[in-house]
Amino acid sequence: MPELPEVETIRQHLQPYVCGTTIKNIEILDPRSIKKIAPARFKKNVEGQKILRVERRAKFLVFQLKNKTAFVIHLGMTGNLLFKPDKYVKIIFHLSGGLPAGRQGKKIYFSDIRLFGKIYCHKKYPLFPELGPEPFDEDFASEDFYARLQSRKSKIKPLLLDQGFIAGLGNIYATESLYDADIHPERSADSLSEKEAGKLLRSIRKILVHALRSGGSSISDFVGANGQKGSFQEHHKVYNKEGQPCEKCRTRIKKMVMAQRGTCYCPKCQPLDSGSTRYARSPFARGKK
DNA sequence: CGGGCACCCTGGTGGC
DNA sequence: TGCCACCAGGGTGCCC
Repeated sequence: MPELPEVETIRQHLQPYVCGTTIKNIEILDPRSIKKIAPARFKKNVEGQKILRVERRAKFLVFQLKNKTAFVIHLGMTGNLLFKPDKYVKIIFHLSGGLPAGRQGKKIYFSDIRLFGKIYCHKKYPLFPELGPEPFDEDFASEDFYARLQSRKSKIKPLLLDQGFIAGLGNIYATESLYDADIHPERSADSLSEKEAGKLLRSIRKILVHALRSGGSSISDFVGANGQKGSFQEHHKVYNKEGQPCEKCRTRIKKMVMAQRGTCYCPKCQPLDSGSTRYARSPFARGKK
């Protein structure tokens, strides 16, 4: 469910609440949420440890512990971390200490309907060698983005979902970014011009910033850890808008399936075949009307 | 490398 | 009201 803005929203809610606390006890209501490590060993590695800080990398939340263990949570499609329980709680973290001083009995609830979420811990660094650059990394320049697009022949939409190519985008924000940049989801990555690559990166950043300011998108039941819903879903322009008029040109939004994911786009604003030499490197640029 | 698919799960919905 | 097929924002692994 959650993509970068939602995970970051949760991180910001958690950070002041859990920093400096100690994980007293972990109550495992459903062991299927603990991955890569036996639940008993997980408990042993993490219980009694102080939480130094909460970080985010791509869609992963990382709790850095005093004993150098990284306690990692990926929320999958329906995972959430809450201050108050709901009916899908799988794991309860009992915390003690921290600020304000003397406040005891803090709890964090890991809730997850579909059990696609993952919780584990390890001490191997770097933590995520397989992940691509963060969209907001200052070193991630538009020229790098263009160069990396040039080396890939896959369709742009699935490539944006590939966490090894760029980290943190999911179906909603990849879809919205391509619409904002007027790029058809099926364009091959290496068909994008340098100008289009720059526009796409700017769109990605713009959409993510906007979503962050709105506290994320609340589709179905996403809420921040504090229980507040995000509001960015009100700003979606194409995601889940099949049949509705495009805000820019009033053409009906179309929906297709790519890489097993629904993809909405405006057929006029996001042309695949321009009928010109504009997309000279695209196999669709010639021959087809 | 790229594309397609099955699979891990459960719950909400929309059609009949 | 009830049933059921279908859909869902993620990720991995396998096959060709």
